[in-house]
Amino acid sequence: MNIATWNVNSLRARMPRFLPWLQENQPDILCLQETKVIDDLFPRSEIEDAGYNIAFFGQKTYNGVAILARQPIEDVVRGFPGDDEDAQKRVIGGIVDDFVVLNLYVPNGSELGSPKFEFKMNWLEQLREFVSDRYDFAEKMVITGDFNITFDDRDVYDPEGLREAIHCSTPEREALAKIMELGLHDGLRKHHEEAGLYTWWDHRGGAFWKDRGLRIDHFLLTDSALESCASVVIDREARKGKGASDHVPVIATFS
DNA sequence: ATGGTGGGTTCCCCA
Repeated sequence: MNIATWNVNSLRARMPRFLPWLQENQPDILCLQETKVIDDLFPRSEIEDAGYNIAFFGQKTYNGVAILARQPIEDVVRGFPGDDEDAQKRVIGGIVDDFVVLNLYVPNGSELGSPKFEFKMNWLEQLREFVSDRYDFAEKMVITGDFNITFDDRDVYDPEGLREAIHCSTPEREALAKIMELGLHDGLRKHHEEAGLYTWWDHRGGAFWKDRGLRIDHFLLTDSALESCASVVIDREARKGKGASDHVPVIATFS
């Protein structure tokens, strides 16, 4: 049983690389972010033909999340309770087999002190309340996606240069830590302690080839999910060559 | 080296 997460930065633009990746890796569950497609235009037939059920929650131009699974996706939730229809589409959850899955695209936040940063911090507090109210941490649960936050300086290519910068700041890390305190663990750190394990490299400035990256795509696991987690692997190959997303897939395997 | 690239029913905004 494995679960993957991938910010594809437009699913339709990514299809020439996405479909071969899906065929080759065949994850049991795949959480996508930044699909950037309304539900009516979601490329469902190609994905269904590959053997997947789909739950999607998209909007025009920005954001958009989806869950793909080989087994049925039950009890699908979309957005936060109380969201109006204009709310940004950044949250989708469901139950697949005996796994509770929550797939997130956390706001980027732009820069500290900006209105977008304020939005990010408010969104993270909304997330904490939603997760705390709705979910049972005794369950086998995975909260995954693009968090747009590094846990610590090991996740940052230039910790001094990016001190208190967006994705690395103390308020962001504290907001994430507050969510972790509900009873979650950083899946990758069960298996790997080293620095320099990145999941995102800017498209600009040849960042990938300079390995100027960040680890911002995560698997947050409850105790029982952590216990059965056998590996967490970052697929760096997916960042190489033409037509890559700026994020790579991360794949967690469970016994 | 404060630049640059990539995506979107695009002519600016977002990352």
